[in-house]
Amino acid sequence: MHSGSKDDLTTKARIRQAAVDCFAREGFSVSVRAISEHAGVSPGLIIHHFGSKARLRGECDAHVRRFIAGIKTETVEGFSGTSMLQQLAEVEQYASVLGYVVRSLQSGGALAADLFELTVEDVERFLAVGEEAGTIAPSRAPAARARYLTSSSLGSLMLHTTLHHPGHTPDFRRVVQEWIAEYMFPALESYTEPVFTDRTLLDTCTPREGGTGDTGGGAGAGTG
Amino acid sequence: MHSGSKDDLTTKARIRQAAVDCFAREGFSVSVRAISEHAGVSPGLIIHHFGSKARLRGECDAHVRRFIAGIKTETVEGFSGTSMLQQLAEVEQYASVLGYVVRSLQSGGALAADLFELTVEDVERFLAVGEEAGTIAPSRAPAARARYLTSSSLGSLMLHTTLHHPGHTPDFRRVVQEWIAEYMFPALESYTEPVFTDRTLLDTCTPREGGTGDTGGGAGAGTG
DNA sequence: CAGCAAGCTGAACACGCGTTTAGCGTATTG
DNA sequence: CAATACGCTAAACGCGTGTTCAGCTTGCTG
Repeated sequence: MHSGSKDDLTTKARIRQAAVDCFAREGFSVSVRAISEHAGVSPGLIIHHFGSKARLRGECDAHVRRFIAGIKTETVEGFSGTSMLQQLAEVEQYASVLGYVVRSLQSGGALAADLFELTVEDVERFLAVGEEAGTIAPSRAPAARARYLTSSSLGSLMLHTTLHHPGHTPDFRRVVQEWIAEYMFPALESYTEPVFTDRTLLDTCTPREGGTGDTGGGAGAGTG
Repeated sequence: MHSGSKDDLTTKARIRQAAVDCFAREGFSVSVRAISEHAGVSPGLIIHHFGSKARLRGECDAHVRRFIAGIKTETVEGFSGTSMLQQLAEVEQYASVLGYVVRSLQSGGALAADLFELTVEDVERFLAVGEEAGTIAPSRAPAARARYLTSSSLGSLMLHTTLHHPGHTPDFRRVVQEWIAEYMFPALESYTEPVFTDRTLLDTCTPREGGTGDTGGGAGAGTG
């Protein structure tokens, strides 16, 4: 037994890679048989190595999680979520990982929530750095702002993917490029020249804690 | 034979309504048997009336499409997408339709693209009205801005749904309430007090065109 | 009333799915 | 060399799916 993570040429690692590719391209409902065909093995071998499709998914999640954590520590700290996505999109090898992330965000689950929280933290740190440098305006609720910006950005990317690339998506680098090309300017404009000229709307919304004070589910949007 | 579309108490209409409910709550992968159980009929009857599950889905799409069009003409013109969603969320009967819309946006397809374009038009009109009234600042690319605002809003709502309510979602009104409670203030703030204090980023991005201008892969930057 | 069409059902069919199982080939090992 | 263990495959199993089919009611119609 070669115990997986040492060789990258192990059959088990090859299966995992094929699974990440297939999950990214076709979504998590892709069949075990399709993955096995992509990996050049029999369907039974996948179960033999991973126990079940769910556990295979779990190991893929962990792999992607480690992969992204590796990228983050590799590069300089203080990266925005979008920049990370761009970086992911540029390198060919990263394409499947990026696709996997988007699929994960589309389907929910533990990895999705994990990555979202991770990105929120990054964005918050990035904004704080910018604020100190003077390029980013301070906010009355920095944590909530970082959360909102992350949610709208990732959500927009998700929506763009589902709308313009239904079914299996062959090339996620192109998707991200399209997305940037379409939304970069209006986003930059909206966050540089304020959309609302009237402050009434903002002042109406009580700025005490970041929420509207509704008792609804404790989203905990306030201070992080 | 009651000839379908006249009575709303027709079995066929009841099946359609049950299908909309199930699709909204459990997603489009819900089984025909589950729908039939919810409607109090046999699975075969669904096929007998609609031919196939795909055609049932098609009729549900059309029904929701008509429903939303009805709401829009019913209310005053010039509604933002968010307001429409809010309105949808408030009335109990609309809950399943709202859920259906979100599911549709999650899965892609013709209805999703249709509704998205429809909302973009609404938002653009809404912004134009506000601009004329002086509450909304003019944009160098109004169409692109409306598109961006729509995409980020709907995308954020989608992401919130998938992250915080995986699997079947019983009450979409609450989801929207949570979403508003969490993101209303930071969104308002970000669009009233500019996030970027430096105009350099915006000026770097060439503002040449109004539509979906491809500004190409510009330099990476902040999350909006 | 007889007959026929339509609403409707319960059982069955064909298929794809994840998973199991029996067995093959091969390499390490006592 | 014989034995054991492991990587691996082909075939099959059980299940859930969308769909079909034969037949039962029911109500309109000539």
